[in-house]
Amino acid sequence: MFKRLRAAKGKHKAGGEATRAQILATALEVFRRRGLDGATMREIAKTAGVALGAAYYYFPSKEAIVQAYYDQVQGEHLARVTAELAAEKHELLARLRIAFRAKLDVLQGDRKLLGTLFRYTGEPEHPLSVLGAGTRANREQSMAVFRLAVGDERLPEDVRAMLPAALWALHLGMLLYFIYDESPNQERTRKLADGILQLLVRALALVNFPLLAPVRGSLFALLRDAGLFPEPLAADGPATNFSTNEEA
Amino acid sequence: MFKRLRAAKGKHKAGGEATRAQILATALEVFRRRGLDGATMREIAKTAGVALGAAYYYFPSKEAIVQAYYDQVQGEHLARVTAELAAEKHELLARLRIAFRAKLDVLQGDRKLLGTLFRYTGEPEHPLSVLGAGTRANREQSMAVFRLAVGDERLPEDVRAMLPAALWALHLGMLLYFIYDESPNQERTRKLADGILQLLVRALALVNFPLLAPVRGSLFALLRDAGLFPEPLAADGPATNFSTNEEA
DNA sequence: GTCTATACTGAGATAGAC
DNA sequence: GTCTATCTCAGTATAGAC
Repeated sequence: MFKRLRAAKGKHKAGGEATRAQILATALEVFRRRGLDGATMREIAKTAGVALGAAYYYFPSKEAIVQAYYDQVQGEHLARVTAELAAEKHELLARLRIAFRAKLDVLQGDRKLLGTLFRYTGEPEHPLSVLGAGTRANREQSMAVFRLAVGDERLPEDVRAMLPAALWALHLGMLLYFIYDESPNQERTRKLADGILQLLVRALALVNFPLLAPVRGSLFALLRDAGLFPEPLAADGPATNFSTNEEA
Repeated sequence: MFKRLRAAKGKHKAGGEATRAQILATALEVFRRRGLDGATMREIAKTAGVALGAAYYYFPSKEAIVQAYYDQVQGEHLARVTAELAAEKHELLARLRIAFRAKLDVLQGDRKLLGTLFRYTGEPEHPLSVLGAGTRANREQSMAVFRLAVGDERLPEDVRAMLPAALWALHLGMLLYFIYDESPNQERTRKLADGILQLLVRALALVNFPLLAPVRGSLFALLRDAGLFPEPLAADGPATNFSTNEEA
């Protein structure tokens, strides 16, 4: 707590941290003005008042800046959801709504920036692939928020185990819809999310219904075999605790 | 049928067609050797024995080549599925399996190339976005294959109407899994696909079960409101017939 | 309309000096 | 940590041959 030495990354110190923040902030500004592709590293650097090399010193690539932005979003999301959940006691549906809406609210102004999030989805090796090994920590953090929203709701163990991952996947789908949604203020996305969540909660209530039990069993077995089940049982090392970024 | 004048595009004729094909074939070869990013237009052109300008004459960008490759895959998929379905009478599950497996078989050697397919998913304006307006024709063709597989299976109208789109979406998911699947010969993907389809068919049988009726109704209403329902009712112009490419 | 040859621009990324 | 110089490569001309 000495002021805020080593506040964030561990890699850069005092002076550098400010430069980094400056570059990040400027970059977002330029991204918003010019769009992601329209923005050049040169303009970002120039606007931030540093040389091109300095920008690359802090961010190995343009997309790394976007990645840093996502980290920021992630933090904000967690903060908002935590706050809202703490404020009052809610039912499951309401809690899920909070989690989903909060994400949309955080991203509302930056739909254009969101496109990059999906750019490397099809490239497992790419460090920025949403589904890749390189973003595992981010995924875990994101799922943690949904786990928070699920809370201690009474649910069958298998359901409870995979729900955060399922919600995370669902939320990715929602973001995709969000990007394409041209309705005023993207109200359509919110409506869809509300509706889907309502259905989901209804379905969750039916989950023990005998007619569906075998289907549910098969589905879960399938997902487990496919390795789509979250880590718990997978021999992948314990889901290590991590801080905001690549400290681990 | 005059040999094959104007065989393909409408833009280029006889002689050019051969060059185009040559460039495409060579490009795929180079892609496979070097990977997508490793391959340069210059190397492709050189290997194909044409000047850089020629390559750009036929393909406005490197990704346009990949796009052409997808068109090729699409054609092959349709051909295989048509042939297999015609060969023998199958049940719904078997027909769907054929459609899904055929796609995997066609793509088996080129998983690396598949990544690009998803690169622009998050950019609605991009002409190559899988979900964008620019690839609508491709989507329709792809869905047509699944419609073929569904055939005249007895199903509620709303289900039948959205099933091809749902299958198409599901198949996209499968492709994603496929890309990440490092099991020998990607047998894991095939197993997963089989399992999911089995579940799907089972679920389809339950679709009229009274307990689920309201859920189904809500879900469909939701999708319709969200515009995720296929075109039928949408005032978007009749789903125009189209040939292999951008003739329309 | 099909293609070659060559040169240029712009931008991401890197090396190495300070 | 920061800057300047430089590299590479996609993509765009352009001018002309056939």
